[in-house]
Amino acid sequence: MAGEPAPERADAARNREAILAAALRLVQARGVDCVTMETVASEAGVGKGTVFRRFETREGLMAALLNESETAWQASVISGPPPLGPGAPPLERLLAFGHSRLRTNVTHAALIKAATGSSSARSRAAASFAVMHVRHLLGELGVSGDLLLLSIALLAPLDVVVVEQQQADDISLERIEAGWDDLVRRVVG
Amino acid sequence: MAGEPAPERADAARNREAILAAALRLVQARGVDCVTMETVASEAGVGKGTVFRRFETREGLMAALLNESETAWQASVISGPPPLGPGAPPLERLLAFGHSRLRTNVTHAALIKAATGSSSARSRAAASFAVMHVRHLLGELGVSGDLLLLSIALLAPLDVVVVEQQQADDISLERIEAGWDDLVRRVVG
DNA sequence: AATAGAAGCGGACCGCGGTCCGTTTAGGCG
DNA sequence: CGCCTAAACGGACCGCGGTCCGCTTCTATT
Repeated sequence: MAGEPAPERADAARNREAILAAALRLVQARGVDCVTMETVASEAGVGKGTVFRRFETREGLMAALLNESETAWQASVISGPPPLGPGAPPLERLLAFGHSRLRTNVTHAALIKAATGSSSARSRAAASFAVMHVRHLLGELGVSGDLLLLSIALLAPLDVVVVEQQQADDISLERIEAGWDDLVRRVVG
Repeated sequence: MAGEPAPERADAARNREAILAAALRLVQARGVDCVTMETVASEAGVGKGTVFRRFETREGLMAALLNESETAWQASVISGPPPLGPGAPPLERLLAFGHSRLRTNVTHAALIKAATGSSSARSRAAASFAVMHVRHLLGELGVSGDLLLLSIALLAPLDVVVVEQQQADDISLERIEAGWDDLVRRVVG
């Protein structure tokens, strides 16, 4: 093992908090795509370069912002109460998972889109939790075949941009849920 | 009817051809993401503003470039020889369609990604042909339910960025095809 | 052929994401 | 307590996508 990857200095940590707090404030105030990196920097009282060193890219910063809510959600999936968390039968959990993910995507649509702009590595990491979980549940259900591919197919209709399109066509969330449940049952068989 | 939307002037048409030709040349020469709008403009012998007036955005220009091959492909789906074109039984057509789309996505990966960067309207228009066609075939197969949602789910595993991720994990196209065939059969039932 | 006015043109200009590098500072050590 | 080095800082700088507006060119009409 390589041990700790980086000890991180105290002022650096303080600055990271300041940046995150500033970014959160600005996003809530003006909406996510009226927030520039330079604004975040000056609001946080640091230089632009500092922001980029901590978070790599704009996407990275948004992803970090998103992480706080996303982590809580993941926790409730992994160890929360049924039917989302463990304890319920797998099919029930899977359906609950889809509904929950759908609602979450709608709620955080703007931030998710800002945090998921075509870059492969980061976006895959963010999305992979959902894929992994669905795959796991499919496994528990005894589904055979390419579970990864099946998981990707299952999650696609819940994708932020897809759902937004549906809503623009006056399709209700309930109808999406119903369609998704049907899809799940077909795939599970 | 509103009649002709815009008659288009002769020099404008000439310039559009010049821009398209220049863009094609540059993309082939340097690769799609080493081509800037300014370069295209100067190579075409026009001003930058002209390029943007014709094609709106960089994405728009790339989409126009892509259109030439994409249109040919669509034609072969609509009126080409079976099993891709009409004449074969619907399930066979659907499977052929998926395989063909997968190969096309791999072949034009770079250009497709450049032409599909998060903007809703344009990208949906481009993707909608595939969705519409799959939906149509599902209808012919007598599938019931939310065919739009099912179509989106079916197409997701063929998406450029998904396939690239799979290939990075050393998964062969044949395996993707096999997984997809399986998915189709589950959904069709 | 002359004219008028719409359509097109082009390049200066702007804002933002991202990089670079000379300067500052934290904090372990003698 | 002062030093020394690696880490962190910050803002000038760059390139590109996209806009704007005063000037040019086409073409319909008579």
